[in-house]
Amino acid sequence: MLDIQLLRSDLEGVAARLATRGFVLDTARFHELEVRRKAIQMRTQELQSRRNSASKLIGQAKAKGEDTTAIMAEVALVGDELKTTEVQLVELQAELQIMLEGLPNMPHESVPVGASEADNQELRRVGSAPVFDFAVKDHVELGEGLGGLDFETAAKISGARFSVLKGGLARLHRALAQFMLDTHTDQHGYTEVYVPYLVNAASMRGTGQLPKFEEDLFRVPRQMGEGGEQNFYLIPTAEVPVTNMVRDEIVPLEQLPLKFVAHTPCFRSEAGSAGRDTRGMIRQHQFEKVELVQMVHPDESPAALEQLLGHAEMILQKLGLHYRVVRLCSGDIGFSSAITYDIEVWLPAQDTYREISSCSSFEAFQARRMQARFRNSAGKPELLHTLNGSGLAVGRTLVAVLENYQQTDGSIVIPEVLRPYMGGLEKLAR
RNA sequence: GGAGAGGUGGCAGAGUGGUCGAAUGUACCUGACUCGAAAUCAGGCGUAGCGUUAUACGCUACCGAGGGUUCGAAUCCCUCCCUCUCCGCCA
Repeated sequence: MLDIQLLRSDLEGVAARLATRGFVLDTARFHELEVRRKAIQMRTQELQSRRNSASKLIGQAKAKGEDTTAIMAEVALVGDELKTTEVQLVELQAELQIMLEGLPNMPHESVPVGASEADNQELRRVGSAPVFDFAVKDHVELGEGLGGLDFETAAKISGARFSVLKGGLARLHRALAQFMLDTHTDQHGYTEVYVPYLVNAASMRGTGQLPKFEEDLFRVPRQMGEGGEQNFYLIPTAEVPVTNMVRDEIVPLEQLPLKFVAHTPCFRSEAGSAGRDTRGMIRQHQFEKVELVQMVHPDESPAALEQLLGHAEMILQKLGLHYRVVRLCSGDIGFSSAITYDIEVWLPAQDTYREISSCSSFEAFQARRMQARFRNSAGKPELLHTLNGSGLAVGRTLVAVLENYQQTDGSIVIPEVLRPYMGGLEKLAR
């Protein structure tokens, strides 16, 4: 959520910056709502003030046993008008809130202006693509050849966009997640957390999935007591439960930065992706991810983003996978993000780079929605900055390992760093 | 699932329908004392919104959430959520 003060003081400036990401801010409507809000709020507060002082007088008069009928008649009139203005004020503020919650974050100054993916900037390539002297297979062919990847059974159990892993492949998948967690906790200073996979609407609102992107989520309805209805949502990323740990909290300054890592399943409806990436494990309704989350002092967030990106890259380096880092342009960054770097891993069978991690700084955008604060050196509560990034998407990393470490006979050499997690096994073969 | 007890400032914890944004303690800040500190004493110290650009002033709202009664609600009524204790069931 953007700071409403900023919209009031520099509406055109905000509109211009949002325009770089292709968002049209209805400045006329905002202005009109604000004018009405201001008038009605002032009137309401004036009436409340009169009612309060009158009520106080009534109390004093009654204590002395005096007659109060005159003053009570007067305050009744105030009450009548108050009833209408209070309702109007609540409605106006709700309208403003809805509008405000629908506004995306402003891209950071460093973000290149662009319309789409095509305008993203490649920052660097790290490592080199493996060279094969035979026709490469994709991960589906490799996985099925090993008898460890089964989409038909997954389709029977659930439907499209699910997978079943078996045997060595299932273990390799687990090994990847363990390796990532251990690296981030032992070497990068993150605290591992285990969190709920079902969250409430307030949490989804806090990180920005709601109210705008409900169609991307799996909703789990539940009936509470009489008439009380509260949905759960399956998390689309660990970012949601982990970041919301600090919702409505005031973190002591000396505890910053907070650095958490969580390994969770992620659930996405992929409502807008019909027909995209239908083959293989690239785009699933359910996948595993190791997620890095940081809550930091505002002054520290640019440096923290660079570090977090480095932590994610380290996993690929240790696995010996070739990748590139891309700086997303203003037209391609996510709704809540101020800056985003994508890490794209080399997939030889597709002869291209595919996103395997997305590292973002949200600045105070999520913190403002969540009222996630810290106590600054002056002792006053101030909004935190939040960041997160995949470190990494486990399913896609499995795909990358299969395709990059494949041998002529369809077997897979296991990267050295994973072997301790595989009981010392060096190769996956049928 | 059954029975009971609770939810109030950073934390702990009082609170009679009116003078309660809320006692008290603690934490924190300032000052006095001290070479300095501790202890002690005095004062200050919630969040948000509006007027208003403002660490100053005024007003408003906020005592789990929402609704109701009332001139007036932390306090009374209703609904919901959450926490704790005991019993039952369960991994």
